[in-house]
Amino acid sequence: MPRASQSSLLKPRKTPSQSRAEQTVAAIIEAAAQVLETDGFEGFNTNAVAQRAGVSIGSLYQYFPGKDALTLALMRREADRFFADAVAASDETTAEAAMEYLIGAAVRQQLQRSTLARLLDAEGSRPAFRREASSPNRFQLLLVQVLERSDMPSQNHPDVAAGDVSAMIRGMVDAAGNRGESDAADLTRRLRAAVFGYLAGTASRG
Amino acid sequence: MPRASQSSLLKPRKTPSQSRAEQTVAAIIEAAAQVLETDGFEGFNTNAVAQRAGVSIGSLYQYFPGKDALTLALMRREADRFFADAVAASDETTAEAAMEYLIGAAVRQQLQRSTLARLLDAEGSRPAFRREASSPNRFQLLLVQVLERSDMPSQNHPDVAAGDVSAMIRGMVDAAGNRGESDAADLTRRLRAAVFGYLAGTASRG
Amino acid sequence: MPRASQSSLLKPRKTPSQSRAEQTVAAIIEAAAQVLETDGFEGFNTNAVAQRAGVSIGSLYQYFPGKDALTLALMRREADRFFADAVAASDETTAEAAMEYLIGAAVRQQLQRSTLARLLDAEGSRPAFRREASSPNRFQLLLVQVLERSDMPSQNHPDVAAGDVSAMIRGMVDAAGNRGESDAADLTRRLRAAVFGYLAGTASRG
Amino acid sequence: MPRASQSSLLKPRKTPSQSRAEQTVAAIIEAAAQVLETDGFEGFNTNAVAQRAGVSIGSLYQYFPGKDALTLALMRREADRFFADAVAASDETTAEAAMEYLIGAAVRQQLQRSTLARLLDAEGSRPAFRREASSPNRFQLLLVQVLERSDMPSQNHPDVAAGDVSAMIRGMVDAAGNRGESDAADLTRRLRAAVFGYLAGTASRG
DNA sequence: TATGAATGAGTGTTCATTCAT
DNA sequence: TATGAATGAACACTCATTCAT
Repeated sequence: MPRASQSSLLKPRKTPSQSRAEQTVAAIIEAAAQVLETDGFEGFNTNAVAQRAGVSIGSLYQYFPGKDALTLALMRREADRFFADAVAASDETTAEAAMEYLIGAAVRQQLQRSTLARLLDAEGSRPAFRREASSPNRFQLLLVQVLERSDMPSQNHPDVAAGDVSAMIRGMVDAAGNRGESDAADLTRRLRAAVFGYLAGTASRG
Repeated sequence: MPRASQSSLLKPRKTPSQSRAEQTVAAIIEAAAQVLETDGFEGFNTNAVAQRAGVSIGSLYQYFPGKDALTLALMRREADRFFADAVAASDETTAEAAMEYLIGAAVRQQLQRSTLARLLDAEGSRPAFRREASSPNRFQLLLVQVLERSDMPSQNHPDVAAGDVSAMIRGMVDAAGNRGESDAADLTRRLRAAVFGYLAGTASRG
Repeated sequence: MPRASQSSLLKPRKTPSQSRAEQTVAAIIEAAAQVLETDGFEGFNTNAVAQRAGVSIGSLYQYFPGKDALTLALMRREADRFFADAVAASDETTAEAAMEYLIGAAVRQQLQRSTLARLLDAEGSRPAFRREASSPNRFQLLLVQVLERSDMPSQNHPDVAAGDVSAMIRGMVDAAGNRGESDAADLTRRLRAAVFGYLAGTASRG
Repeated sequence: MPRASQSSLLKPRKTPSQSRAEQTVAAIIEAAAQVLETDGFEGFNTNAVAQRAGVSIGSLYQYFPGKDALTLALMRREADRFFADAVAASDETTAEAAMEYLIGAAVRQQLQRSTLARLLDAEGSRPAFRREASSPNRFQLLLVQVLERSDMPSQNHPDVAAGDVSAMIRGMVDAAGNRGESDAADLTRRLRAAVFGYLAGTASRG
């Protein structure tokens, strides 16, 4: 089938105005999360998601123009939840505490829905989602804010540092999830070492 | 067949010419690499690989029991090449130099066949390959050796540290690749900061 | 699904080299004709065609990149058969006899596979086939040849006249088919009146 | 409701304002026409029509039992308009002038809404509409009237002749539309040649 | 052993139609 | 009577895999 333009493919097809519709959309996204966690990408198909949501396949396509749009919606929901937790870092009085809070948020997310988080991380590298994934996300913006605090060793390129720290955390946390680690405290300790070690090493001299 | 015997005449005895089967296998794996790099996962299917290899689909299945086996073989080939580079780290006299060499090897691989490397990293998280990917690989074993050198701050759990360092490097290097970074020197510098910062932070006290 | 370029969509995907493949292709096209004739456009779907051909749906797509390509192949087959009959008009000694032969060929085709012919005529107006259908086809080229004979009232624009005559014949013959007419002789008589009347009326003066 | 009564005050009593239902029906039919002309058959679906009409899909089904009924209603509306133009042929004093008027009406319709006209012609061949399309329609009845005038070469079977003339005109006019012709005068000239030539050729002897 | 034609379960997506609100 | 969310049968098409030649 002739497909619409790339960008329109990822946009929601219809903004639900009735509450029933909102429920349906939420149910579909949650079902997508569950299918992904239960059956992995192998079993992640639109019919399975619709069925798990207790909704017809037609309803799914009423709200999502395609499978990728659904995946993206799920990614955004997870990012929203993660961000909703992480944003509280701003309340910390010291930059160090703020950074530790962010690390904690990442660990928390991983331990809660580890499979989902890792699968979405992997999916994020697909070309369809690259634009979304590669642009500095809200988590990185939070990181930049923390890095620019006065009580933090100052970085010449806070955005680059934020990207590195984000990638580093994600890499370690995902690997820990893959290994089946469950000791949050220990993982957190090692992440702190990595993050603060990196920041010390890249701080601008003088 | 004249052609075969002729070429074997020109090769040193120590590396006898590959058997025809070995050549075919290698051609298929290389074709898989090319397809993956050219067309991404979207275009990575067995028929395309066979065609690119100049081999019938039937022959492909003669040498590989299934698609996953082919993917795995490609992963292993890349890991072999990476290891062949990384193993030279053992020759460095100081642990620090050895570690820097390993970092350099990771960066080199990424810059050479970045797309392929990242795609394989992503694929590595699929359940079919998890065992392969999560068990400590040869790169991590090399890391352990370096970490256990006497002139390195000693780690209580060198294997854990090796896993972390490996994950950290891969995370940062993949993210850099996704971003399209090409400045190897700068990336290397930041990786050094991350790795040595982490190691300093996790070193056993006393 | 990402579609290839418009033109490539209509080209055969694979030129059958083995005789088995040729048989398969022919069987699929014949099945398409039968399905169309039996069930009309309502029932004309790729799965039904494959089944009627005694072939798997996969085989159909091995030789035809899409449904339209299959339809086009059928159109061409019918056009080929029609042309194979019509081309004998060249052997007629007088232009009038040649023209009558062409008219006869059109009637013959209609009476043989009337439903099919009309369905294909209708389908020919779809944008996907317009280029194919609107460019002067071989039948019209034959018409031009006949119109340019010296013993025919000369036309200022033989190509336009050929288009008109072709459209006129098709319109009348299809309508007759729709009405269920079966008297070939009478239909032929009226077609002659129409064609020769038109030609007399548009002949260049002097 | 103020607005309705206001407008009805301005209209002459003889053409009372359409009831709301009639307005809705007309709006839906016009929307169908627009969708067909804009997007072709590919885009001609009930939801699109309802949306273009500014009406809910539920309402559409309140007024039309199904898609075919809607298509049929559109066909009839176009036929009505065409007939409203063509019927004036009766006023012509000579049969020849009357016939020329009918030809002119056909050309006019084609040039005004060519795409729509051709699409409906094509759709008219579907079994669902065959009864409608194949039975002698009002245009053919007009033709019969003209053919039976005393100053017209008399036909043995005026109904058959009317069918032929109608089919011939439609065939040529549709083909011209498909080719993108826009010279109404030239097309009219050729149609005259075809029609009068045919009639001369089929006139009953004596 | 190589070939490539054939297979068919599986998947994404559409759209006419229904019905609870 | 109007709405539009929901339905689900139907369909185009893919691709890993098999097997006759």
